[in-house]
Amino acid sequence: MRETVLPAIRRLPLFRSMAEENFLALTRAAYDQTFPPQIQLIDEGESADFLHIVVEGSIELFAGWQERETTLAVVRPRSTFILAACMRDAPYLMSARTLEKTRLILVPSSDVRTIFRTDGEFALATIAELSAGYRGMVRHAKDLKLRSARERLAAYLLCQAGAAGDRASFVLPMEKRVLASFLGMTPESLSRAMKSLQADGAVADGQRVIITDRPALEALAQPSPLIDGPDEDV
Amino acid sequence: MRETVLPAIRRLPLFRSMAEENFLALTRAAYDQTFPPQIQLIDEGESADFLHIVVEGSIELFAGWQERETTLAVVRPRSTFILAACMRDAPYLMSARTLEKTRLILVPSSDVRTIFRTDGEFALATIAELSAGYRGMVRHAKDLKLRSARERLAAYLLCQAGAAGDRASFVLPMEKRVLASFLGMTPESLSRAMKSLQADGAVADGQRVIITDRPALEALAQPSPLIDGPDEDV
DNA sequence: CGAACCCTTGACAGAAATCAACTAAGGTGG
DNA sequence: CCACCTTAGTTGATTTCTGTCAAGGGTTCG
Repeated sequence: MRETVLPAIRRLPLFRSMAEENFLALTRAAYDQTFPPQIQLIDEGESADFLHIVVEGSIELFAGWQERETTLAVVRPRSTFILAACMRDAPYLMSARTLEKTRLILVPSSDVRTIFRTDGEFALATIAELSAGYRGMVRHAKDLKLRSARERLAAYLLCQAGAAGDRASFVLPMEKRVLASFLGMTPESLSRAMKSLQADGAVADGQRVIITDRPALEALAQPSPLIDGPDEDV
Repeated sequence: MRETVLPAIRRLPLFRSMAEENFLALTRAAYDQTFPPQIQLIDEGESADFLHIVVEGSIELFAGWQERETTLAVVRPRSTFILAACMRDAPYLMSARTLEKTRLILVPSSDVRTIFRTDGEFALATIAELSAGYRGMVRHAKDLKLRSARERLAAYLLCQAGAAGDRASFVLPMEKRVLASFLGMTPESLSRAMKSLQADGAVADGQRVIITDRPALEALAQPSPLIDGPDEDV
């Protein structure tokens, strides 16, 4: 595995406080791989063999049932995914595929479980990471159950504007069909919702979004820290 | 705090492996309180002062936005809730109220955080509990996004039948309006969905549900371990 | 006995999905 | 370099699902 990313990994909340020797043991056994776009890395239901760390690119976590499919999350550098399945040694509840060319570090689950038994700091960091993940999923469920499709989109746009440094203009970080699935609607509905938001202070031109009337958009989305974050990844 | 429940608490997955002295320290500082029905114990947004353990009764975890409200979970003995907020020392994302007369053990969050730093076994148990909670919420989101209201109800009924020892007849463990909210629909929609399931192998008479045609109900619900459990609380 | 409250039912409205067609952009291969 | 093909996105027409509003029946509890 290429050494150059190790310091960056080391700085992640999950690994930053663990003992050096344990970190080395973990990464020694790890794989560093780069995948092309649209590669399915994980099938839901399989057993969790590796903890995944996204170094470059982006990963879609999704799930299927019958003929339907939905996106549960999009993971970007540098963070981990499927930590919970890894810790429980349980089947994945979500599938994963690359959205673009993506570089991953794969740490064998058994090593992770071994080390978190001996390294208290790592265990604490794991608790923090899992808590954040849990709370993120609670937020997602609240968003879905409390807001309409338009309201979810409006809130999402405000979130993204915030993440882009509160600029009025930004570029959507994923394809619209993926965003639609994440927001719990069809691509057609997203398209129409986006258009209808012109009356509420947001316009889209391709991937670029411009917030033309923030107060109006906020009036619709009613953003709340208890639904929309801030993402509190330590 | 009454001593009689201590052994039962001690046997919970979260506390079962920790050192005796730490368990005693935790419970020494804890409160044992019984609340009447329909008491709001927690307001979302408040800071997490206590880890809650349900000893008797049941607790509804819910969240509001604008004028709307939704139930995220119902907690029954003997398990804990709001562990994630407690661990992160972050604001609750959900409110909590008693559904019936309910007895709780309240452990000060600061004590929990102190002890999980010194007791590795407790930290491991916390990881297991948080992972289970995270996975439960992923399941809830999948249920909401992949299934229609009727399908969710059908799957829920099969789940409950399973929990009741795969008997064809069982009693709903909560009021229908709470169930409706948990399943992400209005009471009216639940009422209609329940009625319509007569054609798919389930009838309700008050709180009692009878599964008259399990294969038909399964054909509709398509139960999957990746959405419907089993609950894997260690 | 009356007053809430839960649940149900009916009529209706609104939201979102579906089906289908069409445009535009990007990539491929001749 | 251009024709072609694939795919993302949009738009329109329509259906389906679910929520809303309103009213009534049945219980429970004071």
